Amino acid sequence: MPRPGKNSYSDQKPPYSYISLTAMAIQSSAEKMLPLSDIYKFIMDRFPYYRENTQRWQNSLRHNLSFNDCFIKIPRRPDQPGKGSFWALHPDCGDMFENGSFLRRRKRFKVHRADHLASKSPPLIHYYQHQQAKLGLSPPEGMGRFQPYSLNGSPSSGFKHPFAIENIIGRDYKGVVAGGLPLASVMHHLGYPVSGPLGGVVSSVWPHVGMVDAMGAVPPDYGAFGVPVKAMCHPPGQSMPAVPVPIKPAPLTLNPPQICATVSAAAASLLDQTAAASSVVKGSSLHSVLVHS
DNA sequence: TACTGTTTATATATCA
DNA sequence: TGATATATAAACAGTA
Repeated sequence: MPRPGKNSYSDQKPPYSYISLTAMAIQSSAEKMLPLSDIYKFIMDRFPYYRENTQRWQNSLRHNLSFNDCFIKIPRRPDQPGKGSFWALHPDCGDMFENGSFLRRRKRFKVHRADHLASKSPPLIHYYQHQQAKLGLSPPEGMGRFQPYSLNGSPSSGFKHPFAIENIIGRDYKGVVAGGLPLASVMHHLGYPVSGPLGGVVSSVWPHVGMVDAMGAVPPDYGAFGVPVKAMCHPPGQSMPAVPVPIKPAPLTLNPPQICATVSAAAASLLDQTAAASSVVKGSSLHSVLVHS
């Protein structure tokens, strides 16, 4: 793990794996899926390091998309012009980074062989269907055939994306991080300014996201991170290195059958909520809906 | 033709 | 120390 220093990672390699970066990009989108080109764009917008040697890292990123089961490919419909498919996060990949490292996962997410086909048609299907319906689009070709996500093997925990900002800061916001140490003491130990407001914590944890403002670019909607854009941005000129924070989604209170029964309705409910919430789409809202429904 | 997606291979780092 | 995760390169096929 890179040591925090005075300089940002603006010209250094961010302490995130391609998997992390890709997942961040996907999670940042309102639809929770992005075409490859937009994933590139997200990464380059936020991490200046990746504005160079594009051929190299983009090849690596494509490799990761294909190689890792945690990414699922959502085909375009014929009336959705554009190259390539959309990429989304597999709903079961939420605890990949439970050890808190964005450079190396605890274990590689692997879809059970028997569930492989089903995994390519996850409960996200309902989510995407609703999203596309909201966007005035009908489901992509073939999606209509998909069955509700199979819960065989490992119980699906629904949408528990680790890259939602509230997942990243959630435990810390409550004053707890892995190892039982308060976030403040950990960050202080690492040389970070420890401020009380949530925004300060967020901006310290996600400095790269804030670079956009500092660089004068217009950031897109980061609502999916669960916090207003402004709260995620450093003041111009201020930059801090990232501190990968342990991620562990809150345990679900539903058992798999319950999840299966409610995921579709929950997705629809979430979408209504997100529409009402306009720009702020909480990354784990669906999870919350699942827990509370 | 450039982009997208898949696959294979190799090297390195990290974990158990 | 072996297993595993990640990074990188490269070849190749399909497609807009």
